[in-house]
Amino acid sequence: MRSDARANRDAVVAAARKLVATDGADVPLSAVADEAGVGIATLYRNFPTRDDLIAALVLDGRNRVCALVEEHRPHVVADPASGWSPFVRALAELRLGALLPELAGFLRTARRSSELVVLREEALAAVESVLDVVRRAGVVGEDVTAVRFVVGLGMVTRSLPAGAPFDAVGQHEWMIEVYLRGLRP
Amino acid sequence: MRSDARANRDAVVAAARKLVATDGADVPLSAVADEAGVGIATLYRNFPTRDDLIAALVLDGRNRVCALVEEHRPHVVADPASGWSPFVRALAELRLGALLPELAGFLRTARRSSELVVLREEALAAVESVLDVVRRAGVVGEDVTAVRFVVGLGMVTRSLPAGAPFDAVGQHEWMIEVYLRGLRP
Amino acid sequence: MRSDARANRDAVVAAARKLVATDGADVPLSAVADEAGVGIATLYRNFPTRDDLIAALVLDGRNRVCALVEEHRPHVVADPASGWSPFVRALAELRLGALLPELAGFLRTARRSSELVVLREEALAAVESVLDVVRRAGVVGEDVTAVRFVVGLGMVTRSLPAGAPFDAVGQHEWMIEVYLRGLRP
Amino acid sequence: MRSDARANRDAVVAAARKLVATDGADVPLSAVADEAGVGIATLYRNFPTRDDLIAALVLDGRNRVCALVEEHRPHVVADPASGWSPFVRALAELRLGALLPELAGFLRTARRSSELVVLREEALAAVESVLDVVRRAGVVGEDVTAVRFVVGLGMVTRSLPAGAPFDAVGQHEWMIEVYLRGLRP
DNA sequence: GATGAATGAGCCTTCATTCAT
DNA sequence: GATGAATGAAGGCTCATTCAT
Repeated sequence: MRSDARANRDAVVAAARKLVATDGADVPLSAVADEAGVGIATLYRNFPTRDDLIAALVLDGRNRVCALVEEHRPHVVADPASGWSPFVRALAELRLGALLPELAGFLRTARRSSELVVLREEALAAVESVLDVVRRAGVVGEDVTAVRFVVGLGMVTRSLPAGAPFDAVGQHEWMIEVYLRGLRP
Repeated sequence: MRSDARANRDAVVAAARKLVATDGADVPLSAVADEAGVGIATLYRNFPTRDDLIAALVLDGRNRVCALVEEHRPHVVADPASGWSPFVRALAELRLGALLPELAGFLRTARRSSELVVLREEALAAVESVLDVVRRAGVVGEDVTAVRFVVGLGMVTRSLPAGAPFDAVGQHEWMIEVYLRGLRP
Repeated sequence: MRSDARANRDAVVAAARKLVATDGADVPLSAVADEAGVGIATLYRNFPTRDDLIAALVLDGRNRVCALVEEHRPHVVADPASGWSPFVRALAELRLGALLPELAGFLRTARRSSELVVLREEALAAVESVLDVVRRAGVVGEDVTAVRFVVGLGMVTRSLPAGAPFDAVGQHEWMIEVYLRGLRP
Repeated sequence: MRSDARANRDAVVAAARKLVATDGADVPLSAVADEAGVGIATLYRNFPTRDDLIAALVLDGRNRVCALVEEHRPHVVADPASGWSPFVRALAELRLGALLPELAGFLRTARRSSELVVLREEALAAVESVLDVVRRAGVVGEDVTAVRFVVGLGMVTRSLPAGAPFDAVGQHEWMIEVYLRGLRP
């Protein structure tokens, strides 16, 4: 049954990632359980508190960020000017913005803090390894630190309300263009 | 007692503006009432629904935006390059970002819709009257429409979680710099 | 200004009679004030408690009952068999049923009790003066006391819910027919 | 725990039946939960809206009415004159009157409407199967339809206010006598 | 006297979390 | 391990009643 449990856990994380990205981080946990197709108690068995679930999303995010870095870094090293933009766009696709408001919530609570700080540092270090290249190459300014860059990307990709009286998709794409331009020296 | 009522109403709006900016638009109305120093029923007398209160904030926002335009437009006309940046910074100070998620919510609900659309158009027209100048002067790109600009500014100034593990104030200021650079042609 | 005050008071009673008959006795007092076209505080000045207002309705009811008795009693005396039915129908028109649930509420509270008991006795005595005639004439049974008759009429005329899935008006008329038949010896 | 849940649900229905009969259908749901000995959220789990709870009472009423018909119909068929009265008295014991005002409320709201209409029709059909016999036998008049009879019985058994200044129990019994007499041809 | 605003208490409803099967 | 039910706390909203003008 170990594999079943694992599958349930993954289903919950996937459901949470989806719903948090679309509905915001204050989505009811029962909705997450429903989306995952498991009982609410199963969710709680795997993630005793809401923070634990968010922490899993953060870990998930770290892994995806690191994977993207591994994938794109060679191209950035080979040609910083042309490799940078695809990397940023791929990072933006992760829609990490929704996690921003949550990140603070339990970085104040001591229990999970140390663990998350490690994940955070790992993701930031990976991003920094790319930033280092583009900064040197003059593709972005010296003021662009890893923290600023990642948090800024989060702000730019935070979900806009559904049904807003403007083109939300176009807005996000435009903002990424503006953001890329603004990062230049 | 008419003046008292007006004072109370203003206190509620002020409290709402403050709490919505910091805690988001889903702040408990009881918290708003407490912050304003009035009973919950007084808040409800003035604003029968949450939408009515948000609508008041939107109106308040429109007025502030228009006032800023009136104040800054002469300088922008006189010298677009040097007048543009202070205008954007002043606009950013209004912290209208928190209203973004709410705006959509009831622009779909018919009742208040028409009224709010008017306010929205007025504010956008005012901003457009400044954008027109700076676009012509080549201070910003041709792609910078009033809607994109204002929504983008909202995204950039949306409140970051209190207690986040990074310098939130510095981040906002840095983002505005980046935004200003990114808007250039 | 004495006449103005009197007019206001009467308007409140009239509004209360109307709304209590249609919406039930738990109608919001603010709705009564609105219907009467006066401020809520004016209502409270005239009727410090809800009980006081209901008591006024009871008094109003007593007066109408007594008036009806005065009007119909001669005909009943002249011809019990033909005079009885119009009297009952006229009484039913008063729609006193809605007051039934309220009557108990403050006949338990001591303050107004004695006053209302007097009104009650007066109305019952008036009705009894008619019942006496029809009982003697064999138009109704010996078991028909004034209390039973009046309370029963209240039950029969208590308002049925608006929008019910049956003909409410017809039901009331039919019930009065049935009631009249059932009262016979 | 399935059986526990069923027991709780039944306890809620029983509590609602009791309190609705005595206090009216606008009884606080928290009072129902207390009477049932469960938390308020348990009530809401079983009956997401007040209408759902009332609908359960209606179903319960239908079942009881049908059961009474099954029980009494043979006797009525065997001897209409002597079987009719016990049937009506048993029906009166159900105290369905309190549900009358509620029935209308959500027979207008579409969602539950069709379901309830079916229950209503079933109960009316059952009663009609008895009425048919007694009408034919001349025990009641031709004007006595199932709807009129049932609604009338509801009016006659609607709860009188507790603490009223008259013998409520005796009044109900007397009214049933009068009602029975009035139904005769 | 009349008015409308202010207030708090109470009910409705949702949701995070715990428990029993 | 998984499940769904139970729970209380919290927020939304209404209404009876009081108060200041």
